[in-house]
Parts: sequence; C-alpha cells; structure tokens
Amino acid sequence: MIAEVAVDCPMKKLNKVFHYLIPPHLKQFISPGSRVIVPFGRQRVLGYVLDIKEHSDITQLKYIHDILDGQPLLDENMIKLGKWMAHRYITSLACCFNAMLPSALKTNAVEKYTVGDNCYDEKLKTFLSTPKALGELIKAFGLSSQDISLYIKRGVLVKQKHYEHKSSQKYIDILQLTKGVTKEDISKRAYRQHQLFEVLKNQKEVVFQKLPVELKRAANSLVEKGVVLKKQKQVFREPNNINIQEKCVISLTSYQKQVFETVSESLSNLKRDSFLLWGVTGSGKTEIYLRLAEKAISQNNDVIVLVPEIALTPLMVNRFKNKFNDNVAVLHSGLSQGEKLDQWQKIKEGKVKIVVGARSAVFAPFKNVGLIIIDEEHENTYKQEENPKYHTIEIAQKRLELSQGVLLLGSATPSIESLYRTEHGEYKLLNLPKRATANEMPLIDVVDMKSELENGNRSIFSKKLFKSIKKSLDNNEQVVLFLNRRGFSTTTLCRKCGFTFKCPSCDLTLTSHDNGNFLICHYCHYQLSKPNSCPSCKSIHLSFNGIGTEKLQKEVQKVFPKSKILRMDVDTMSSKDSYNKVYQQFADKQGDILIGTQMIAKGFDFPDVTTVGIIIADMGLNIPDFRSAEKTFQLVTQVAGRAGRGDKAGVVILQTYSPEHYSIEHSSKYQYKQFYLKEIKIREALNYPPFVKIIKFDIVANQEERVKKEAIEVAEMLKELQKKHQIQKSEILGPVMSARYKLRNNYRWQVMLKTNNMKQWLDILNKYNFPHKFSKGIRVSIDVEPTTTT
DNA sequence: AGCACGCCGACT
DNA sequence: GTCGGCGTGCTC
Repeated sequence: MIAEVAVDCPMKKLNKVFHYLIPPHLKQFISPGSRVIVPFGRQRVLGYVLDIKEHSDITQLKYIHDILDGQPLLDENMIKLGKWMAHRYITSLACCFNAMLPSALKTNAVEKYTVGDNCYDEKLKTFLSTPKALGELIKAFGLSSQDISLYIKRGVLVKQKHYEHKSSQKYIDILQLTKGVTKEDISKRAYRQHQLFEVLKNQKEVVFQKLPVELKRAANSLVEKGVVLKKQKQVFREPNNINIQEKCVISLTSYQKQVFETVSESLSNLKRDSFLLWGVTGSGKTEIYLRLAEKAISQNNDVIVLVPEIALTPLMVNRFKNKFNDNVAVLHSGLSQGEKLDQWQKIKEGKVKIVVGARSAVFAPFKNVGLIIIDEEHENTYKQEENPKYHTIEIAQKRLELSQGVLLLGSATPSIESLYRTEHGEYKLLNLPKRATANEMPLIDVVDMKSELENGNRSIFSKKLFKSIKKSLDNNEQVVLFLNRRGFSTTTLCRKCGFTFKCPSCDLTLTSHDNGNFLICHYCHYQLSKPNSCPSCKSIHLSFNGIGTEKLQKEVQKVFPKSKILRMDVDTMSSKDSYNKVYQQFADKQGDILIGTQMIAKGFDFPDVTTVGIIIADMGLNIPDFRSAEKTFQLVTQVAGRAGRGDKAGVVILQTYSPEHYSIEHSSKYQYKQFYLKEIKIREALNYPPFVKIIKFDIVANQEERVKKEAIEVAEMLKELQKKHQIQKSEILGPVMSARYKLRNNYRWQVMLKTNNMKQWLDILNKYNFPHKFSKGIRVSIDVEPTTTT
C-alpha cells in the first residue's frame, strides 16, 4: 500500500505529490484526507494524504512517520477542490489544504528532537523517549548548537515538527517604559531603540505584537536592559452581543416571493444553478436568505452564508441565530483560534447545518453543501490577498459543482463582472427593485466643491452640508459623516522648500495623527514625533495638508461646539469590542454625529440618521485602477443607504470636485444600470475585465537593481512561453514599477498578462513551475485575476 | 526550507 | 593540492 502525499514545504516543484509506504500499525488509520508526518530530505514535515495506491514506480520509498489526527480532516470533494485550487491559483497543494483548515490546526508546529537510528547513547535514548525542545536538550546535556547540527548530520538526533493544539486563551505583550528612565539610558548609536523610546514616551504603552519587525528587536534589547517593561496580558474573547431591535417581517412582498420561489425551485430539483440577486438597499434580501436556508435544511442539505466581514455585519448573524438557534455555527475574526476550532469541529461532526462566516467559511467542512449564499458579493474582501490568492465566489462555484448545489450572490451594487455574467447566462438575474419598507431611498444632493471655493467657501463643509447638519441637530436627529481616509492630515509639507516627510523604508508620505503630534507610515507603522522644523532647510513653517477623519472631527467640533461626536476608524478601534461599543453608543443616541471611514458604510442601521455627508466622494477616482469608478459608485450607494432608515426622510450631501464624472453622476441618482452600460463600454474599449482575464506578477526584493533585472526577465520568460506554445489572444505588459514602489525596504515591479486564453496559460505556468524559477532573494508572486492592478 | 553537490579563487 | 565561498538542484 502506497500513500500519495502532498508535502507541506515551501519548495520548488510542489505541485507534485510524493509516494510513501504505510507502516502496518498505521494502515487502518490512514486514508485520503489524513494529515501525516513524513520524512522529507533530512526533515520531517507535514503532509496531506491524497490517495492510497497499490503500486508506485518509484523505488526506495520511505515510510510515513506518523499520523496527526484520529480521522481524516478532508473528504473526497475537499481533496478535489484543493487540487483544483492549486492549479487555478498556481500555488502548492499543501498551501491550499492549509487554507481550508482552521489555523489552530496548523500554526502550532513546535520543533522538537528525538533519537535517530544512529543513537547508541542509552542516557540520550531514555531522555528522548518523549521528544524534547531544543532548550531542554541543551540544558540537560550541555550541548552547543554545533554539536546538535553534527548529531543531526550523523543521525544521532532527529529534528521534527510537533503539532499541538494551542490553549484557547490568547495573550498579548504590553510594553511600557520603566519608571524614571531617560534617553541617556540608551546607547547613543542605537537609533531604533531611541525611536521606540519616543513612541513609548508618547503613547505610554504599546502592544509588542503590533510593532514593526525592526522595532521588535529594539524592544527586546531594551527589555533585557531593563529600560522597558514587558507585561503579559490576556485578551478576552468578545461575545457578539449587540442589542438590535428586530424588524418584524410578516410577509414577503411580491418581488421577494418571486425571488424566493425561483431559487427554491432549483433547490427542490437539486439543480446546479447560480443566481445573482440584485436588490436595492433595504429590499429585504436577508429575509429571503433565511427562508432559502430553511428550505435547504428541510431537504437535509447544509448551508454556507458568507458576509464580507463578520464584525461589520452583526445584523445578519443575529437574524440567523435567532431563527436557527443551535443549528448555526459562526466563524468570525473575534474568535480565538481555539474557539474557531470548536466551531469547525461542530460543523465537521454534523452538529449544525448552517454556518455564517467570512471568506474562509467557504471551506466549512460540511458533507452535503446544498446552498451557498454570498452577501455583498461585490466586496473585495472575498478575494484573499495571500497565497492561495483565491476568490471566494470561484471556490463556492467549484464546491457546488462537486456537491450539486445552488449559489446565490446578493448585492445592491453587483460587481461589473457578475452583472456581465448574467448577460451571458452564467448567472440568472433576480431583481428586487423596491424597498420592502415604505420609505424611499434618500435623495442625494451633489455639491460641486470647486464652485464652493470660487464663492469663497474654503471650509470642509459646503453651505448645503452645513445647513443640513444644523437642521438635523436642531431636530435632535443624527448625522453620519463619511471620509475614506484616516489620520489628521496626509502630507506634511515645508512651506519654504517644499520638503515632504516620507517614510524612510516605504516611499510613502507620512500621515500625521493626534493633532499633528505624530507622523505615521500607514504601511509599516514607522513613527516620528512632531517635527519642529524642516529637516532640509530648517524652516519652522510646516503645513499639514490633506484631510483625514481626525482633522474632520476637529473641524466639526469647532463648527458645532455643542454636538457630541463619535469617530470610527482603525485608530479608534483599539480593541475588538470598540466597534460594538461605538455602535451601541450611537444607537443609544449618546452621540449626535458619527464620523468614519469605510467601516461605517456597511450594515449600519440607525433610524434617527437624517443627514449623511460624503466629505470627498471622488477620492477613490484618482487611484489608477480599472475598478476605481466601480468602487466609487458602490461606496457612494452604500454610504447613502445609511440615511433615512426610520420614519424620517433622510438627505445625503455628496461633496465632490468632479460632479460631472459618470460614476458620481449616476451614483447620485441610483442609476446602476446606466452606470453599468457606460462602464462596460469603457472596459471593452480599454480591454479590461470582464473582456479579458488578468494574471499579475509581482517581483519583490530588497535590492533595487536586481528587482528591475528580474522583472525584465519575468516579462522575457512570459514572451518566450507565449511564442513557444503559440498562445493566442494574449498581451504581456511591463515590467513597470509598482504604484507603491518601495514598501518596508523592498522594491517592487510588476508584469501584467492580459489574456483570453486563461486555461492554456494556467496549464503552462503550472507545468513550467513559474513562481519558483527565480534566484534566491527574489520573490515572484502570481495573482490570478487580481481585484486591483495597483 | 535545508542540505548536498560542484565549481572557482585563496591559501597551507 | 586543499579549504570554503555560494550558485544550483533535489527531497518519495
């Protein structure tokens, strides 16, 4: 008996499997889907058994060393899915299987040592009868690291990885300055340590785990010197308990009924079908989801419900929990690894029939998936940005193909691609053109900020927005202000010589925070305390340009001094609970005005909000990405949906510098269809998706010159492959410097491949083992159908 | 990832 | 003639 194993090792040629003999004592436990430990070269690594065979052509097979779980973790369909994924996203098999399992199962690999075949030392043998960590071994036998590597070489010792379940308690380390220490306690040359010192002086405490790598090292040496104190703090899991008044839904509208019946029919006939439900905000999509889930369960099928970000959609989770009680598992980012594992096991053991969760819940270990619902299907959180760079919709499609089920995508603003697919019969389009409740969508009033400026209004607020806010406040109603940029100001500029403060390792301008007291790099978190003068010309005239949520808050407070303002962005979300807290505060009317970034665009349902202000609507339009118009439209629609949810009518004031842009024009009138028709023409003319498929190659390394050289090489290789295999309908663009050229001291170039021949390219790139063709220190990562091209 | 293998310059 | 740098390639 031979086991075919996908080995987990970030190694070249890993789209292939390795054969191992199965030791007699493990025979009855090992089957496809088992996780095993196998000898691989001189190491022992994790592997996934994919198949059991009678024979192998390979001679000199090794034995499987051990098995990790009592039962196989993956069923036949999941193995098929993993194989398909590895090919589709050009990654290793093990990487795909890792993505399917809860992280608690994979992250706790501990290196331990045990005796090898050439160990004749009885003392060592007894000591290592249970595997020991390196530290224990060194302590007990007084060995040096050279001794150990020598012993490993000679086969006296064997290094292996141990996979242990972590305790479900989570800890973080808090750093504080020791009382009474000063700058002089740190050696003059230790630049990083001084940097950390400044941060701690200003912020009092900092979470160690959140520091950038460079500062972590500095932190450790300062802890050793006693300048900094390190304390362990337990992080408590946060139960998801927002009190939301349930809207009582008595019966479905005729539109809802029709949608329900259409999907329901496919469920009854066990047909493999895909639907796109295009329903305006508030049209009652959730109610349809609930009823369809009920239907699927009654037929003994399992249901997966996916939401973009579970923390931001407490409503959906609540409604499923209320309706199905114990039959629902929830997988959200607020759970500890251990808790996630518990939920996962509940699903695996068939104790629940429904899971509500974010992206990775698409891999929920159900046996019989009959329905997958993807809400807000246009959200880009459905694309995983790390390897395997999968898109949740694609995975869902593939799963349902394997288990014969129905896919239901829902959105008020479907992605251009999805809508395009409905025209070509890949998805069936379902419409909910009317809100389920009586109130209409709020009116969107577009204000041209250029003419405001011409009329002498230089403030952040247009006259209209100011009036509307005032009116709402006077009526004791609430206001939501949306600005998609956090921090105080985006650039700090010397007015004399034009110097701008930039991050030394990222080539990005530093955003000032805390009233300009800090400059922070939003990418690597490099910090600088408030500069007094320009480092280039010593001028003291510095100006803070560009507006972020912090500055907005300050301005609003100035103009409406009596109002109570709440702010919601990454910076105010220090703990998992902050979101719920602010949400609850605003719901309880402990705040008059809520200021926020993207975070407030989704799922907020406050009946007393009558003014919504979009401070700068066209911020996203300047991003050089083919999806920027689409994204802007979606964001405007979403934010607008926050107004007028109760009995009172709401107003949306949209401020913009480009009122004539088609994205702004159509979104302000809720004309998605018209926008779509225009956008799809542009996509066709410029040869962008959905008319072409993109594969993006990122070339990253820390040596500027080498990256450029390799990037040219990547483009050359692609052109050669294209020529050699005569691939038609393809275009290789680049290499070009990435939009964010330098990040964390790494330089990046990119090459784009546009093609209508995806299948052939995937076959060739996989066969050719493309991502691993490059020399050490150069990382070439491939993104198949990326969501952005920047 | 590790580690061996092999090819080239520096040195006993 | 040997030691050790690291570029290349393999691990069932």
